Amino acid sequence: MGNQKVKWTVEEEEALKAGVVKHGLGKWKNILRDPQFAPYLSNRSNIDLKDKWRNMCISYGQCSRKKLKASRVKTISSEALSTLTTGNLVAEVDAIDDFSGSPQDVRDAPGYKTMIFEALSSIRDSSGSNIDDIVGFIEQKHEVPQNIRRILSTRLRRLVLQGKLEKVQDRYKIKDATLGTKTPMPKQKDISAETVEDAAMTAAYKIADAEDKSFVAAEAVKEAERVSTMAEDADSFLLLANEIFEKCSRGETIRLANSSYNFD
DNA sequence: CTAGGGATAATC
DNA sequence: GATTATCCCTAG
Repeated sequence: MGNQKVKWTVEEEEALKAGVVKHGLGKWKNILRDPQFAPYLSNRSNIDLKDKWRNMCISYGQCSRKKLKASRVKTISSEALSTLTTGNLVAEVDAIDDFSGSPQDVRDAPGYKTMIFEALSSIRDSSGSNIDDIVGFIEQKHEVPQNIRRILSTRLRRLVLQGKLEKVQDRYKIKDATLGTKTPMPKQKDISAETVEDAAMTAAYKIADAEDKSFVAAEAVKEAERVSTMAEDADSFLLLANEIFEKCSRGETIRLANSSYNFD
């Protein structure tokens, strides 16, 4: 009398994971409505998504459903985090600021971004400034960490991607307000690195906000930066989705808050 | 709409 | 027989 059980395909699973990354946990209907995922999930209901996510969390957590009842392994234990959420991570990830406004430009670290423009407009070299000039200038005016060069390198790359800076050879110039093309907002398989990073970060923040998991967001941001730096491949998006997914499902994020939290 | 428990087909 | 994956029902 019951219905046939139709197993989930990997495409469906990936779409679900990506959907959770983008829309956050528990936003099943949103995921389903998103034209980006809808084609893959046309045979599934929002309840199906929820059930499937539950199952995936259980299997990845190596814990059967009935044992789950006894041993309190929820998706994430909110106990462990209360000790970690506040301290070092928030300080470390300066990218966490206000993203309540437009989801477009908000997640750049205001500090470094400002410093970069300050440096560039002060140096005012018609051929642009290379990264050493910029680093030198900023080091003189601000207290900056050791790995400032690497941080700046990431920021510069991103600003170029956003069309706010122009890169000629090894030199960076401010690109004046001719920002004709904002985000191209590509279709399905053709995701630009910037969009990937953007979506991943926004999603990570939403998840963190919903579940009080700042450290997951911090980790995701780190991953997003790495992804955007090293590859402009849509596959990275799925990789990132998988990583976030696994971390969500087994609450295995504690270690990186303790000591092994490094940007380099 | 979502979370959670329960029922059932598929699998071990 | 037990466990797992999917589907279903209900409360909030």
